Amino acid sequence: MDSYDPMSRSYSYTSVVGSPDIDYGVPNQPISELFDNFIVFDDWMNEDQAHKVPEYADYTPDYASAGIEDQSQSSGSSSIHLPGNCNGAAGNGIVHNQKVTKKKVAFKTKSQVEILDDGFKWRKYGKKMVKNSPNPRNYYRCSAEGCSVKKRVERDVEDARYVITTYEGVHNHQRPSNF
DNA sequence: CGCCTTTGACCTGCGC
DNA sequence: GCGCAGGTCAAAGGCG
Repeated sequence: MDSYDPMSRSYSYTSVVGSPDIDYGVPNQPISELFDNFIVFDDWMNEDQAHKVPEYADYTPDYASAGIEDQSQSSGSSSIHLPGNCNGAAGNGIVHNQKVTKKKVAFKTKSQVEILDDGFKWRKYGKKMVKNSPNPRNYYRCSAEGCSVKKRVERDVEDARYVITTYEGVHNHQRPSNF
């Protein structure tokens, strides 16, 4: 992690792009050609948790074991996980210490396009203007039958060059075979 | 024809 | 209880 910004309640770290160990599922184009920068943050973590994230992050080519466990905060479940877990686990969450948690993770991506192809098929189901932002927020659901993973996509209020993609849930299926 | 996006309406949670 | 904001639904239309 490079930084933590308490004002925006998010931490961020860079240098994800370019790692040979990372495959974010961009099928036709190396991710490094799409994005100049790539930041992962999680608004659902407090500062104490956030600084630990780089240790937890276990990036693998298909995110299969990238789970980061819930820290059992009294205010509710909070955990982070890379999108697209393909380990076939049932349910919409990871099990840790006999506890199922709903996973959310937000990617702040420097990109000119808002639709970031992560290898899964998404269906748009809503669009909403949000307060304090000139940019609409778009809502997507995974098109796969029985998969309830959702994602929100919006432009960064402070820097429209960035796209904030928020994933919620875990895919209970493999990525489409053509990826 | 099937799947998608669009978009206004509706639902829900939360603060006052 | 009311109003606001975020999230979701579903009808309509477009596209391959």
